[in-house]
Amino acid sequence: MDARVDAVFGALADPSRLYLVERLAVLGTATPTELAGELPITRQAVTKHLATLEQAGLVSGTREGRNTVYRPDPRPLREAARWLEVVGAQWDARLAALAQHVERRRA
Amino acid sequence: MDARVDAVFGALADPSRLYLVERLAVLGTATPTELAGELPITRQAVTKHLATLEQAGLVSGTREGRNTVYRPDPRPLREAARWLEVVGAQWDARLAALAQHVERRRA
DNA sequence: CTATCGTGCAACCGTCAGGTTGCCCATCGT
DNA sequence: ACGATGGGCAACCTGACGGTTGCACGATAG
Repeated sequence: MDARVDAVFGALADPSRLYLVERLAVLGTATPTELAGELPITRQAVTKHLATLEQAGLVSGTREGRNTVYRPDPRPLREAARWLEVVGAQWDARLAALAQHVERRRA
Repeated sequence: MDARVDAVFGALADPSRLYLVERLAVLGTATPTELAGELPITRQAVTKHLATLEQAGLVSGTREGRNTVYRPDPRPLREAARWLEVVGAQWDARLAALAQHVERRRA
């Protein structure tokens, strides 16, 4: 699987970042100062979080005039979701196999 | 959304833990020392990681004789996957709406 | 032109998480 | 009964992370 997956999970591990992600899902587009206004933290902190999200490929920021506009990229999210599905399926299968094994030993 | 979702992401944020998760998908069941043998870290470190995973509900350990056997629980994984799908869909929709908006302004 | 607003950058601080070592307890094989 | 093996617990170290403050810079409004 892609090495980026754990980066995505890491990016999503922080509640502030999780909020930014959900907020961008609603706004579609936002600037650091905008987002900072909705959080109990500094604009700089928000900027750092956005940088982290950008490094994970979840978001991309472009300078427009004197603002920096951030917009989301859903693709890494999908990748991570698929990873989760795959591992979850493996777990299910493995547990089923174990149960059957126990059954066989009981017979 | 469940408050546990970010706990799951947090648990999955570490590469060692990610390895443990993938490994449990294959083995179905394992003990700390077994797993520690496959990683460049101490058994204690593995134990800590397993505790973290257990607290996130991803894994459950039970003492059997002098071993502690850990087995996976796929349910929180599924929850997290669903969260990702939902947010991803929101992002898609929002981006589409923005594109349409730009189109409308161009007309 | 100047004041202001939105950013970026760098230094700094406190805390927590990953990891180690050392010790002690319980269990199993012999 | 006894030694080896698997685990838990606690203390400790270190680095990274979330957050802040201060400053400097480009773009914009008046």
